[in-house]
This record gives sequence, structure tokens and C-alpha cells, in this order.
Amino acid sequence: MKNNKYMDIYNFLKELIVNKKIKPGEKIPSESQLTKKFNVSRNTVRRAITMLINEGLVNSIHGKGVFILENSSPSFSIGGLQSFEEASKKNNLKYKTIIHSFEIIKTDKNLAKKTTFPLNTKLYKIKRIRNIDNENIILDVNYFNYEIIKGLNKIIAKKSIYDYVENNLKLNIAGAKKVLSVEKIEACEKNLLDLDNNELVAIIKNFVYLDNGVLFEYTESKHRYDKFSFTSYVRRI
Amino acid sequence: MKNNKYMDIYNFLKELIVNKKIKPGEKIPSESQLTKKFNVSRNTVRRAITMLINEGLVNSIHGKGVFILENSSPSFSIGGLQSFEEASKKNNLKYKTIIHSFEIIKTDKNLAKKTTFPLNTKLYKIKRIRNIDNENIILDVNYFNYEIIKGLNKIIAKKSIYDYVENNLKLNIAGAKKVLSVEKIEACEKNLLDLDNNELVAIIKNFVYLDNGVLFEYTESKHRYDKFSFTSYVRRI
DNA sequence: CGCGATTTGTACGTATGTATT
DNA sequence: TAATACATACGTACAAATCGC
Repeated sequence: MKNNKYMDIYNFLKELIVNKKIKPGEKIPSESQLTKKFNVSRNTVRRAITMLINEGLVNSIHGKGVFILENSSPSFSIGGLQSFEEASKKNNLKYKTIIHSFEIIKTDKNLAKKTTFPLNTKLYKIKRIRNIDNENIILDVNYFNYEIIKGLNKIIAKKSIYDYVENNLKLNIAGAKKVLSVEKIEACEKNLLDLDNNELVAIIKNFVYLDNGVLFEYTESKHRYDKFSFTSYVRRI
Repeated sequence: MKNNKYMDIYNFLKELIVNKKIKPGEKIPSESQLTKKFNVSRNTVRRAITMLINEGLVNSIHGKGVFILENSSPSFSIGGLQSFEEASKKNNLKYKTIIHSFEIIKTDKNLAKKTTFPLNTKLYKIKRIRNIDNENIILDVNYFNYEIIKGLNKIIAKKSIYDYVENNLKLNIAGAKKVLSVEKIEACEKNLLDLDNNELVAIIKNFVYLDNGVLFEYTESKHRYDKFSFTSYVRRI
């Protein structure tokens, strides 16, 4: 972890909030109190507080203080960007990944539109089935730019592609745009998931970028509707 | 709109990005260039850039510059907190609201758990059907704290409750935690929406806070699955 | 390979404005 | 009115990453 002063203050405050040492509706220590306590400048304190505001844990009121929001639980991070492997480990679930298909294709007109890759871009197309506690819960359809994610193969795909991208290729992932919708599953994919007689799945479409702004991955993550939820915080204004 | 210096710089940069005057993968002007152009301190420039980073429009790389992400369209704000009225107006849709029921209740054990209001809290419970282009698309089930949202009635509910809360009661809304899931609609609500023979709906559960951190509203917004999508941006780390 | 120029990252200190109590 | 608390903004300094020569 980073050992910055603003992170110290951030972690200090976050611990107070998530462990309810200060209750929802109450105020965190004032900026001047925190500058004294941590022996830092006010800018540094404000930076830590700004992070908490962006996370939706607190809200500042001019002239009054910074208030803890009710329901400020750590579940806020569920919507976060993490790989299947990371998420499953964190929640101590028995999981495995089944590679259903692995091919190299080029974008045609339809696929270019859907993925926003240019026409005729060479892509890895991978279908992976995510099995949790012996049920096929998630179908991931990944498209990786062939020229960027060099040397991808089935063995890597069985483990963690993100791990390969970051630790072997030394590429840095900036973040992802996610679009969420509910759709009927395609006929050819129906038998890959353990669905009841309902054919609807929740689909998260991920557009994932490197730190230089280049799109390197488009993925559709198709979830059994009853095994899926997504959390976020939205500020007014 | 606020007339702050950092907002000027933010708006200047955002205009460049959304109108593709600088293309994805390219850099925005450096911090020192912007301080000269706007005649401000570096802190002020950095604040504007930080906002763009948080929105997922750009990504900064130490020592290199701030890069525009591909797909940096303004659709990023779809997930934003806005009332049905605001959203429909913005998109120029023909809409109307039908009040299906309006009652005053108290939380029992189940409802307290679901809404996170304390047991025996007095609430307004309102069911409203949102009709867009002559189809019943959304069913909103609102629970408002009776002691906070004083004087609510059917006429207000037919228009905009948020408008009443902010302009008449002079309360300030901080933001909302949103939890998204897909569920079977309740039998008694099935005929309120124009569903096909599928009984699944996308449900957004909203926990809405005032600026002092107090929960004043819990709402379940039930959407016809085929008329619904949700966008957000998630950063790595 | 090193060195300087550029660019972002962290941090400090100060001043002034505005809202709340 | 005075004290407190957050908001905006300026200026400075040094660190760390990147790039070109």
C-alpha cells in the first residue's frame, strides 16, 4: 500500500466510519483538528476528505462539518473493477473457470459497432464459464486486442488474464466503463449456464482502457439474474 | 452554474473532450500550459483535472501527461441521480405519472430490514406508474420519512417530489446509494406494468440521504427489463 | 549511459470568502 | 458580533517518472 500522508488520514477516517466508531449522522473531526492531529497542512486533510465524499461515505456542509451518511457500509465497492478470480478469493468461494472456446477473429461491421474496436481489428475471442459452488453462474465473452495483449493462450485464460496483462506484459489498466442491461440470452449460449426456464441474463458490458487511453478489452459478462447485484453511489449536483 | 475558476478550466477541458477537439489517446494541455492560459495556480488546474479523472474521461500518467480515454462520451452521466421528471424532460420524451396508491404506514419488521428505517417509523408509501410514449415502463414504490418530508400529498406526488423537497422544504439532498438487481415482480404488481409474458424486472433500490447524513427516502424503481440500462465508470486501484 | 527539460505527484503555508452557530 | 468550519485560490518546494539529446 501507498504510504502517503493523505492515505494515512483517509484510512484513519475510513476505519472510524466502517467500524461505526463515529455513527451515521454525526460529524468527523474538523479539518483544523485533523491538521493538528496528523501534523499536516489543511490541503492534505482536505484531499483525504474529498476521497471519502467521492465514495459516498460522507457529505460536507459549508460552515457545519462533514457528516457520515447512514448506510455507509463497505459494500460500496461491489461495483468495483476486479477480475472474477480476485472477487471469488475475496469472498472465499469455491470457484473454477471453464474455457468454452478460444479463437482469433477480426471485427466485422456488427462486432466493430458493438465493441467500438475499428473494423477489421484482430481480436482474441474467448468464452469462459465461471462456476461457483458447482453452478455455472457467469458466462464471460472477452474480446482482447491481439496486437496489445500479445501471447495470450488457453493456459493464461484458465488462470487470470489481468494478472498476465499487469505482471507479464507490464501494462497498466486505467479503468473501465460499464454498461448494465438485461437481455435474452442467445440461443447458442443458453445451455452454457445453469438457468431455470427463464432465459434472461444481466449483462455487464465492459470497455476496459490502458492508462494511455487505448481500449484493449471489450467483455460481456452474462450473469444469472438471481445471482447478481451491483452497487454504486451517486451524488446530487 | 457556479462561476469558479476550477469550473472554468473543467468546462474548457470537457468541451475539448466531448466534442473530440482532442482525440482519444492524445494528451490534454499540460498543467503548466493551463496555469499560463488561465492565469491561475497549479492547484486550481489540478482540481479541474482530478474531476475529469473521477468521471472516467481522462487518465494521468506520471511524467507523461493526461490522456483522453477512448469512448469518453457524455453518456457517462446516465447513471446519475435524477428524478423521472428531470430525465424525461432531458430526453424529450412524452411522459406522464399515474398515482396508483398513496398511504401512510409504519415500518414492520420486514419493511424495517428492507428500507433500513428503524422499526415503527411513520412513512408515506406511494406507488407511481411512469408512462412513457403510452407504455407503462416503470413502477416506483417510494417510502418517505413522514417526520422529515412534511405535508406531502397526491398533488405533489403527481408532479415532482424532489422539487418539493428542495424548493419548498428547503432540504438539501446529498446523494443516493443505489443497488441494482433483477427480480420476479410481485403478483399484485404484475398488471401495473406493460410486461410481455416475462415477469422479470430490473430493480434499482435507492437509499437517499440529506446533506446531514439522514436517510429520508427508500425507493424501489422497477423497470421493464428491455427499457433499462445503467452506466458507470470504475477506476483500477 | 547520463543529464537536463518537461510533466505529474505530494506537501506545506498563507490569505480571503462564506455559511453556521 | 465573534468563533468555528468549510470553500476557493495563490505560491512555493521538492520528489519521481518520462523523454530526447
